[in-house]
Amino acid sequence: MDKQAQLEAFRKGIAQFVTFNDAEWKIFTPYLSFSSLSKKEHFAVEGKVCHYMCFITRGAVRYYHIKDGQEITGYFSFENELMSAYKSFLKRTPNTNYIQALEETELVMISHQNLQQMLNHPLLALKIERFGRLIAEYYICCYEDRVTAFVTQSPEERYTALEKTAKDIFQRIPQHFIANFLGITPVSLSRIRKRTLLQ
Amino acid sequence: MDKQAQLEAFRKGIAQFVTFNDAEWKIFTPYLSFSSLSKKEHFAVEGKVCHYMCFITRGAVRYYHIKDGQEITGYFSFENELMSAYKSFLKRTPNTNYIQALEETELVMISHQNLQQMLNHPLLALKIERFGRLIAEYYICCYEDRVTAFVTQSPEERYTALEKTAKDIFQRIPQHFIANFLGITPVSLSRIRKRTLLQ
DNA sequence: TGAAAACGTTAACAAAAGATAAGGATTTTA
DNA sequence: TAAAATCCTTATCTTTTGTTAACGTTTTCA
Repeated sequence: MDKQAQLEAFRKGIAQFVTFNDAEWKIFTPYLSFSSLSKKEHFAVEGKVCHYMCFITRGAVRYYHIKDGQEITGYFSFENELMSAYKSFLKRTPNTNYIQALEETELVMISHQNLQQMLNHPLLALKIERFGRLIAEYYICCYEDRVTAFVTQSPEERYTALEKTAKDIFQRIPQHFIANFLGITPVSLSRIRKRTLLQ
Repeated sequence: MDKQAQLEAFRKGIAQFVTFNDAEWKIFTPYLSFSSLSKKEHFAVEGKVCHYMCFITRGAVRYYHIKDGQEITGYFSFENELMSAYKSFLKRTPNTNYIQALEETELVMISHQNLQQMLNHPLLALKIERFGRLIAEYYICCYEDRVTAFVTQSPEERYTALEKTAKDIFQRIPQHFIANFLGITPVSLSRIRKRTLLQ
């Protein structure tokens, strides 16, 4: 995808949070940069500060922790979604997990440094503050649902819900990653799938 | 606690997010209101839009869902913390859970309407945008940790961690609420406590 | 293209958690 | 202050999950 198309996708993707008129867009876009990840390449690794907030124009990534030498996948992001090691990016602290491309992935990026400059730019500050606020609020709502699922639902119920709301994910992501995401082991997910099929 | 003392506590409590000089504080405070909850009184109920974002100056509340007629407690907030049915407050949608006082509780509140007015107030807008952004970012970091705990840790590990970081909660909150918060049944938590004591 | 790696399923067993009920202690409240 | 409600623990039984290993299939990649 060429940069122009990526910018278009980005503009469209963030329209739910904030819209720029053409004049503002012209000021805004020079603060953006572009990058891509080949399959299995890492965007973020444990112990390093994450300097970018990204919008995925193509591809998919997984977020995972390493615990006792084992990888545990906690989340995924796909095209037209935002991606970052958010906590590390916001707090400027070493990241505690990994973000790895599951497919060939293309990104539009905002560096932390550029973000700060925009927050000091008289013509952008208010809009960027709002942008940041609305993104954060959006993610809080997602997190709220995710925590609620862990507290109120059994693994099987979480699986059934996922199968209902995002069936396609099973065609795209290896099942053992999804198992981790649901908070169970791959073996257990395999059993749940068999169980729920028979019913 | 008198209103002046509550305002002081509020000012101090939000200083981690934003600080007001005395002139700004004078403009800001008229947008605040006060309330209190007696024990067991509800601040928010399922099906109603939550109109307030609060700061707890005294007391404690629990957040719970009702599933199959049963209450499941998902979270707590204590004095010097913020409290709201965040998702409902932000999206103006009916709330999906309950918030109930566990003790006599006192609140400093910002109504959604007043918040919007401040966001349109030339002298407050930028600071309030930032306030909102930083609050949201703060909660995202909390949620990130909480989700990570569910994905990477066993119930026993979550209990041990809680016992390490917030031992006092066991003196203050009925244990079966804490069990829900950890994502397990009260019976199971009782067993875990016995198990970990013997080791 | 051929060896190696990755992946999903299944089995067997152990460990943990859920469900239900009972009992005793404490707290609430009328 | 007496009855009711709440709370924690314990026991029993059932269900689910974790662990480990094996097997066949598919995918990867040198």
